[in-house]
Amino acid sequence: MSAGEGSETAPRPTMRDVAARAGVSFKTVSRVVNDEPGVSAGLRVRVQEAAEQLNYRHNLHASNLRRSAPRTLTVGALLQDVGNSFSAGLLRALENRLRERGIAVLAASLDEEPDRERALVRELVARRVDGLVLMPATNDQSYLESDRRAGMSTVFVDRLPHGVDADSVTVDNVGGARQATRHLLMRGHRRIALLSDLVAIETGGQRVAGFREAMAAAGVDQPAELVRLGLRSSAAAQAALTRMMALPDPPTAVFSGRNELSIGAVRALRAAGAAHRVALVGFDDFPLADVLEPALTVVRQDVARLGDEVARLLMARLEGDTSSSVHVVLAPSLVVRGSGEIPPP
Amino acid sequence: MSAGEGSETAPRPTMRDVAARAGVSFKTVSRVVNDEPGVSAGLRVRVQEAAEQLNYRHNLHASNLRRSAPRTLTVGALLQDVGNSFSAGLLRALENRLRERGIAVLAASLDEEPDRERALVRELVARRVDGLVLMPATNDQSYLESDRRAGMSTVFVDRLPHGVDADSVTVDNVGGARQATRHLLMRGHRRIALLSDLVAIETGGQRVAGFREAMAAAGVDQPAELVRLGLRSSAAAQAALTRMMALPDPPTAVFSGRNELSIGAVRALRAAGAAHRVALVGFDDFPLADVLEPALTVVRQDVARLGDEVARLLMARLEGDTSSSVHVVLAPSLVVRGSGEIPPP
DNA sequence: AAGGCGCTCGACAACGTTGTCGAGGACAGT
DNA sequence: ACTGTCCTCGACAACGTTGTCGAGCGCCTT
Repeated sequence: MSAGEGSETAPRPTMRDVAARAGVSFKTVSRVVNDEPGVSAGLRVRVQEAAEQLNYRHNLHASNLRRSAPRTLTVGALLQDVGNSFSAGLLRALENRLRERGIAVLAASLDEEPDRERALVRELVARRVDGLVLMPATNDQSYLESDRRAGMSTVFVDRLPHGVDADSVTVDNVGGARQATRHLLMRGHRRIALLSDLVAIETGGQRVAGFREAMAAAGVDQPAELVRLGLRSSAAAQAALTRMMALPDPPTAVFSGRNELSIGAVRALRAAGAAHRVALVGFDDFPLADVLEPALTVVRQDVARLGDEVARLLMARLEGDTSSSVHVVLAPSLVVRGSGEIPPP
Repeated sequence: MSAGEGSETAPRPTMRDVAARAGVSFKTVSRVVNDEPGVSAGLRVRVQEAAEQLNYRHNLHASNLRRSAPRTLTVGALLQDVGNSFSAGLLRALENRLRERGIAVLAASLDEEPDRERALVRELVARRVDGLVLMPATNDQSYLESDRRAGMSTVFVDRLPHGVDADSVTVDNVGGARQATRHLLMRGHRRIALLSDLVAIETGGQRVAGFREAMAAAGVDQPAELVRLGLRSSAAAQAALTRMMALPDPPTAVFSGRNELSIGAVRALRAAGAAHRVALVGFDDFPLADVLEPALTVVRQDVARLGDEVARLLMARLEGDTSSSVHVVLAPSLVVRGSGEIPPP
């Protein structure tokens, strides 16, 4: 048996075919398929058997086209990178809740590219998704307004909506970064390196702001040589910190603003033989952070909780809740594991 | 402005509405939207403006219903757990390739549950996905036959198809496990612990087989006390290895069959203070395996490559390739990092 | 000037389904 | 026996789009 063997793609049977075989009208088949009342038990069985024999498969799209209240039972999830543990964990949490309602998820990655966000939203709208979960890459989502008015429920995650009024579930990034920084300051650190992604990315900017607030509140001013913003990858973070470690007066502690940057920082410290000498606190937890040596102290965002809240809000909207939009802010927590508690020399 | 504000969900404009505004027939709108020839430049612009003003959005489902060669431009990806780095990385690689063709991905997790596989396939078929990427949880996929005949392209990944003739991209698990085991044997280890998931899971069984082959070839026989199969989680692996470490004659090396089990093993060795004394080789790489202390030696499956191959095969089928099915087997590679090179005492 | 051709454009049916409505038969009440 | 009611079931239109076909018009050829 070969894969194509004559490309014998017989067209799929329709309700008409099932009806013909069962000797009824196709409307009766529709009733049976949708479990509607008004069909006698005998006919019902006959129709089910005919459907079974023909391998009939309901066509959700045709059904939707005709229905008075169309529901594609599909939502889109536009995250930053479904391969990254943060987005992946979030996607999984979303899936768990939505599947209970038979809702499928179209997942895609934006990679912080504004054009990609707009293009993917268009694709999702063309597929008439019932809802959209968006971790935005643009700084203005007013283009969503008309689609929202047309009935597409939208929930923002990790970042706030701009130019459009929609629900959101975010994390207190400023507070989390402040807490992490204070944690280092309290142990006596004054030369604290800051590794951040682009500050134009909302979460990145907020974390930098939290760091600076805490530093300012402690009356410590931050030399430019210990600040690197705009780091886009683990490798960039590693290189940046490696350079800082070669300074005449290297940092005694590091705060890194995103999980990949933390990994780069760990590698740099390891390479410099300073992993046990220089303190490190990262924003965002990741698998295995606890088995590193020393174990990594992090500000943890509860990804499962984030996904739960998003799913909860989205489902309420899908079910017709039209109350004012809600902005849930989750408090991250400092997970103390060792790397953040190394004292200054 | 509140989220619902009167639930003013005006129905979406259709081609008819656009046509009325542009003063043409709706068929002309269809031509413009689909970039078909036969419309004068002037009209084309007028129609585009009308569509713009009304926020017209093409309806892919209605389009598909009518088209002679329907293409939903959507494929399903049923993986084991989109939150796990293996599935997540694979999903991301798939997305990268498929997006170039404007194909969207419906992603879902099976968690090794056969019922879930069948239910999700039904949902995908109801949505008439063009293709299916399947990491199966059942041991018989003959139920797919009729849908494949009806035109749904299918590519299996990580595990072979059973009861159905379809393309697949897998990894040589037996060979990889054999190589890992030989690596430990060559360094003089004889008491090697084996941690495995359910052997009923194809990949799990193959890895156990590879391990046993290598042991048998070396003339070493494996005491039952050093074998634990059916481990479903990181915690289970940790507990199992912790118990082994308490044996009068504990293992001098460990082979773990899956990334989560390796993590459990690392924790157990760490807790027993044996991380630098007992060798460990894991099947499947994961982020940060290289910054563990000691860095983890693993059998790496190239996830990006796996995704590329799957996407390549799938796209060929989507484009009408009906040649015999193809079974690509990728060779995993041993990545030597330190943990696997610890000698026996 | 008549005929033919090519280019635009529109009328209409069809895709597979659901919503509406009415036809027909069984049965109860008078 | 007749009317009215309930229960099944089917005919038909409609959802938003694309495929087919033909009408209308301008322009070229003879």
